[in-house]
Amino acid sequence: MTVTESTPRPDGKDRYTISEVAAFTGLTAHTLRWYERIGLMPHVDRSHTGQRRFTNRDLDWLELVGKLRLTGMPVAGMVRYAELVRQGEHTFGERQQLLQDTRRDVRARISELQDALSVLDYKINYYAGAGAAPCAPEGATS
Amino acid sequence: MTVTESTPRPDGKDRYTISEVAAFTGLTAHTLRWYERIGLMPHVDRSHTGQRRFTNRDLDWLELVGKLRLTGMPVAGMVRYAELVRQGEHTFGERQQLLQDTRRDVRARISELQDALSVLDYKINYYAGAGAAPCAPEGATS
DNA sequence: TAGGACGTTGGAGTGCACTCGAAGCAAGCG
DNA sequence: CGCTTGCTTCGAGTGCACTCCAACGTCCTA
Repeated sequence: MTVTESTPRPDGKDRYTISEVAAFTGLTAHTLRWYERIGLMPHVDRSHTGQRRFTNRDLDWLELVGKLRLTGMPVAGMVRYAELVRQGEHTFGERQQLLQDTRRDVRARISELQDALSVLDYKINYYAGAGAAPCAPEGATS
Repeated sequence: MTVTESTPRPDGKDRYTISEVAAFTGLTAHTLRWYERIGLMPHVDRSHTGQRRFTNRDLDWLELVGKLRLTGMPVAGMVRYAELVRQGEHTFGERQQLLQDTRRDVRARISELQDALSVLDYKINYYAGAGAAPCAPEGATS
């Protein structure tokens, strides 16, 4: 369902059908086409009959996109990044900035989660040692 | 916009209007009413004219809900937890289980984020030392 | 007692990120 | 040749978590 797992890049191959890519990435074919429509893919090659032929480069890109997606970066942000990549090397600074902003967000998110985790631990402990406390303080009982 | 900040519980007060609670929690009045509708609040008291009067207990509950929300727990899960609380002490075990499941998810999420963070760091470093690399390996240039 | 801020309800609308359906080509196989 | 499988496009639908609206009632201060 979710992506998470690696890309068992099969062999010396470099042209993949959409369903192969779907299998590798865990994304659906629909989603891959949608990514392309919204400008999140760097122009996918086509066969003589117009079918998509993804390359290892595309697979790498999708792996990165997967990571960015895991950070919670909105799709619009990833599209922005893709645009910068398309525009060439002179956007290195801007790309770096975008990634740094994302890093800041991720760091903040991690500490939020760690904070929440400690509340969770506290309550789990409470329930572990409970069952006989008649009038526990507020909040602790919830 | 987002909640994040503490609840400057003003004084010996124990009856708050919806807008006071909104100010304390960072939630909107709309959202507070919605929480009540969907069963995420433990029956809020009313004034003689039918207006909501929240107590410190409600504020505590909302603080917990805020934490659970930060974990990414879906609203349905929080509603489930609220139901268990309403049902009394015999649901302690189930509540603990639910919290433990959530903790597992949060831990997993944290390591996902840390993983993504290292990719981010890698790329940021790349851009930091770049600008002159003509043909960097795939993926590194994205 | 008048004005304005704040409260109530039910239900509809929003934004995001997919997710799916329908209709129609194209390739490969027995 | 017919069949299956897979591809194409466009556009509509889904699920989540709000978010807002309209119409109206209430509270407080001058």
